Amino acid sequence: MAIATVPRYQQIAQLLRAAITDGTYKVGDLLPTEQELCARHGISRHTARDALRLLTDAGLVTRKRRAGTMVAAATEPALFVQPLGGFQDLLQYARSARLTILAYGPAPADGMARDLGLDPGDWRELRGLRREGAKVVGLTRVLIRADCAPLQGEIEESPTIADAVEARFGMVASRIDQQISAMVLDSRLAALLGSEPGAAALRTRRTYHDARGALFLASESAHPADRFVYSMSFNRERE
Amino acid sequence: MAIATVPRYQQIAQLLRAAITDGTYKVGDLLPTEQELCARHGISRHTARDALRLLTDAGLVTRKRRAGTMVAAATEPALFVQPLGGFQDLLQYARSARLTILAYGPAPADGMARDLGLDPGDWRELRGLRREGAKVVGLTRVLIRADCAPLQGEIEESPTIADAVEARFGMVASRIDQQISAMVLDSRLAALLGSEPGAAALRTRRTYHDARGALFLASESAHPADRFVYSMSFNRERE
DNA sequence: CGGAATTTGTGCGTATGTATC
DNA sequence: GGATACATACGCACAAATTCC
Repeated sequence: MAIATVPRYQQIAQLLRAAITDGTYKVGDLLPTEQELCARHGISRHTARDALRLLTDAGLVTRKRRAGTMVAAATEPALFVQPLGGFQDLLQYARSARLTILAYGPAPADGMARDLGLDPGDWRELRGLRREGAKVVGLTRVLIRADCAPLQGEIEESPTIADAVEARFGMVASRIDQQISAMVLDSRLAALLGSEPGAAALRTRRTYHDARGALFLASESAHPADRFVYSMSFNRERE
Repeated sequence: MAIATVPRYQQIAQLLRAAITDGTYKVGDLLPTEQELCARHGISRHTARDALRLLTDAGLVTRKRRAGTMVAAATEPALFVQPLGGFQDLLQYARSARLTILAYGPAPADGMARDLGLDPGDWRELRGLRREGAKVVGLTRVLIRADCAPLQGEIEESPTIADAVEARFGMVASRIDQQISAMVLDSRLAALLGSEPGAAALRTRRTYHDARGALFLASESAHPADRFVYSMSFNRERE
């Protein structure tokens, strides 16, 4: 084989993707069966399946036994622009909302480390307030791996904690997972936030992973519902 | 012969999932290699890979050549996790979570239309439940512009309401705006959802705009916090 | 620094089960 | 019931990346 850097199954997937977006296969049409793909491209059934799996995962097609592989959407997800989708946009909030550190030290045994299944001895925990101007908009806990924990002063002077870690250790996040859920504020949290107990809040959890996939930073924030809303716009701007 | 047998690779995935959540494998630990899994469970490498692929897709582990399979997160939190990576994911939820229509008719004067500053005469309003299997995961109100309102049967048979509109009128959303906030369930909503009054829920509001930017669909949903989580993953490289 | 060993990634061949037409 | 097409599962081989010596 030549310098085929792109795996075969990805090439096949790309062919099918193109055929779907250019209208060769319309929504509701059936794609070639696995066997046809094998014969047509001279590939094994495994390779054909791997290609179709990519399309399935992307939501472009749905598959049913006997029925075949049907086109579910003609639109290529990658073409959609999500302004909130990039790294920079994700960190934008953290840059604009200033962090006030309430506490920073060894991770307590009953804190975030336990919730995440980590050994507290390897981590530092930070608690702080997020302010937008003079207004408190959120409460944050951050877990930082001890071997890449900046000094408190460095954190206070950096736009984000991730920036502080990068500045000191050259460690950059290559993947960030984020989960958004809802919670009710208990009296302790409500007092810190100047809110009413029983009020609703958004809870945002993030985990930051390095190039190896290893976790080095985790954060958990509570934002009272009356002060914080996630807003995003999804555009279909083709190219 | 046993009926309803769970596929082997899913069983293996479940074993590993359990071992991760119960702390047998902590974040940062390495899972057994594919070969070890093969030997330990008497399965082929293909089956082991399919199991690990489930965990990878769920974001629980990351894999690297030679380095192995590392636990990236211990959190197996929600019953329903909604990926929020882009335009496509918005519609993916609607496809997997079935809609049960409770009511569908002219928009009442005191409903969503008023909240959005619209003339109720031009709109239809729908109320329904979102189910995942037998479980109710959310409550939804949808406002549909009268000139592109499908029949109830068409909505019930379509994967999403937006699909029904597209199928009947050829109208596609070119922009979707979304706001996510938190709310507390009052007694009426809690009763419909089978939840406790005072519990937290995610509120999602969306507006769908056509190519001209005109609003033609709006939705508002409440998802109890213990059944619904938004999740997204940002990668620095690789797409 | 270079090469060997290890582990996942890709690809092929084959067989059987199972849902659906 | 039969035929079809996807789902699951066994096997093998080599490539590529990373670690280890």
